[in-house]
Amino acid sequence: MGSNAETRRSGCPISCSLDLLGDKWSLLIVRDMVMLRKHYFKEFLASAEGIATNILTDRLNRLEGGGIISKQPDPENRRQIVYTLTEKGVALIPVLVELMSWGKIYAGTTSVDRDKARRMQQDRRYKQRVIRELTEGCTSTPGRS
Amino acid sequence: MGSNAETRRSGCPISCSLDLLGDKWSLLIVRDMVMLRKHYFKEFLASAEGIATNILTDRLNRLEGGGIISKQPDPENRRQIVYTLTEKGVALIPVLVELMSWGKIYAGTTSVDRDKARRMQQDRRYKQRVIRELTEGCTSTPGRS
DNA sequence: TCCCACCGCTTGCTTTTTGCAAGTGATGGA
DNA sequence: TCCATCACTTGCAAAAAGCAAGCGGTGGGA
Repeated sequence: MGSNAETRRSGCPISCSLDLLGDKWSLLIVRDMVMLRKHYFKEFLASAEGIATNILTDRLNRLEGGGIISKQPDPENRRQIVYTLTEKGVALIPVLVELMSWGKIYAGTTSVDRDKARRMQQDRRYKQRVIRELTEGCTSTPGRS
Repeated sequence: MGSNAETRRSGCPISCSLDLLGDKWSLLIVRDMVMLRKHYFKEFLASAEGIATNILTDRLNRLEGGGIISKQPDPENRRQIVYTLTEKGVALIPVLVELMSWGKIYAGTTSVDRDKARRMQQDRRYKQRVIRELTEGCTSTPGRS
């Protein structure tokens, strides 16, 4: 299950983005890091969607190869590895926010806060605040889980 | 290659969005409709990335099943089918714009307009204008190719 | 009317990826 | 030393992607 040479299908920026992120798992890992402040293999593994270990390993390597995350040995516990977002990864936050916003309105089962989501969809300031806060949270040093 | 029952992996809006759109082709089809004003099977087929006919059929059905596009027989030429975006599909434009913006800066080969893209990334008004114009272009009646 | 090009789509097949379960070597604490 | 836990591998079956060829229906031209 190699994380091999990423061949670009075209020069289109959207296509290039999807070459890196166009699957069901990569952006969920980024979501875990951004929204849930996860940094460890076992934490990603414990997410509700239930990723398999081999897929997780592959995606983490791919994301690292694509410069979106970086992996370092945990200074506090050398048994585990800390995964953190790079600048390139933090820059994905607006994509995540738009996907979340769209999903809340159009792809959700829980129609509870659909109206709230729709309002937020139109309220650019609110969305910008969300993006700013998340970004700040990701560029500062991470707290332990 | 059935476009069968879409099982949701979790209730997370991002996960729900990716259940529908998390692959290498779906969003490219939406891009073709939004950015390049494509409406026909053969037009999608002709895109630079080179999608196969069976995959295209599957994705079009899946997108229709997900309420993102609708297909009708072309009133002007009953041999072909017109694919158009629904409101739900048009609402994906901000996602596309963010993916494009990110891709231009971080995933591109052509570093030509990377600075311009980075400026645009910060300039929320410009991005909003792009989104507005694209959205208006998609909600009005489509011109012929 | 007959023929033919073109439309979206299907089929058959191989290759690649995913998903699942079990196992592995390294590490650190008791 | 023993043992739990860490990230990660491996083996195998199922699903999806990719490729090439073919198919039925339509409309236009002769």
